[in-house]
Amino acid sequence: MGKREEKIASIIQHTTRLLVHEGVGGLSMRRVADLAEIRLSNLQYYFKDREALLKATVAHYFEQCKTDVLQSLPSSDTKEIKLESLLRETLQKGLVLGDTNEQCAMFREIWALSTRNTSIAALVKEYYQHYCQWLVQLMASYTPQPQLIVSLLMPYVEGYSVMGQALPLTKEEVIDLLVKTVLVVIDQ
Amino acid sequence: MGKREEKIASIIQHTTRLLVHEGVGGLSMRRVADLAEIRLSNLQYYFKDREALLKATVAHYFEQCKTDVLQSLPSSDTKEIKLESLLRETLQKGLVLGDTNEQCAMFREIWALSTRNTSIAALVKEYYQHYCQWLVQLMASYTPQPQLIVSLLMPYVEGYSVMGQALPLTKEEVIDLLVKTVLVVIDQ
DNA sequence: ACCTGAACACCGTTCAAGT
DNA sequence: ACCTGAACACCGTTCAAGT
Repeated sequence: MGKREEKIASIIQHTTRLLVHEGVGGLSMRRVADLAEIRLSNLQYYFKDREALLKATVAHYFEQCKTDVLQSLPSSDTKEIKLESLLRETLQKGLVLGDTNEQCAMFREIWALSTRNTSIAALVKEYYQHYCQWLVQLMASYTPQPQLIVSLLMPYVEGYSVMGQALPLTKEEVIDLLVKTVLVVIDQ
Repeated sequence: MGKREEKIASIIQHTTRLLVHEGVGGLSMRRVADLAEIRLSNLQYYFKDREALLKATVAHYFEQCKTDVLQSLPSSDTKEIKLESLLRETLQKGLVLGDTNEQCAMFREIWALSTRNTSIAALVKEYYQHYCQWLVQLMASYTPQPQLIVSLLMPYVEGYSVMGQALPLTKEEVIDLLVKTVLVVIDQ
């Protein structure tokens, strides 16, 4: 990694940290510059304005998520696992409440940013489309219409991160309900 | 409404407008003061800081949502409607993509704020809990376990607002899937 | 109780000037 | 190509001073 790449990596790393721990409101060009130990005007040489810095940071964050997800997905010898176990494990990992989770905090910031920034909105859409494709592949050996299962579970998991704490069911009850639901829908 | 109440209403109204149309980043005490045609220091007399203004605005927004929802919910002579029609209508209204919808824009801002503000997080949780209760009541005449249906649909609708545009199904296909799923789960 | 302006440290952006 | 500091308009908060 050359000097230039190292510097950019450091900038984006500190921007991500600020976004996660302080939110968009706590992110300023000057704080990033201080953390990265460069001058404000030098930071602006690499990212011409706040928007450019945010866009690059979000893009990099989704890249990270992508490698994380692809690593954590069960490997291709999955067919030996029962569908029910696969669903249970995936939901156990995926159903997370946003109050305690750093990734949820980042996603909430990104969702808010995407409302007013078409570049970031495009990154969000692209990421979710890829995510759907990976899950469709994963489910393909269990049902002729894996898109149905994915279309059922993906929005649910995202919505759960935002309001799951207000549901009348515990997480375990939710998982039971979802697993049962998916199995029943597949059998139809 | 007395002078004081009118002033506060005007302040909160302009704050809400700024939040929806410009996001948290576009909201400043000075802009609100200008829009409400008062001095910055006068605004600070009514809301001691930005956080207090945000909290009051979010509380007021949820109150609005509450009355909107309670009005739009089918009235108590609902039992004459078929469950399938009720689900279809509710989902047709509820499944909205965040890119085009002002309410979704506001909720995204609120979700992000709630990560770092426990008062706002409490308002969010309280609102969703009420929402769940209204829906449970609505579903109670169709199934002995209305919480299951609500726990299935509520997170889904919220998640759909955030990533529905990346799903491999159209909105109509999603509604068909959900309606079918709910009916099947009820029959179990 | 209600309203004001000045002062402070902080912010993003622009720009002319350096190496 | 890379880096700098100064200047600008804007920001939230504090506070002493008014009615």
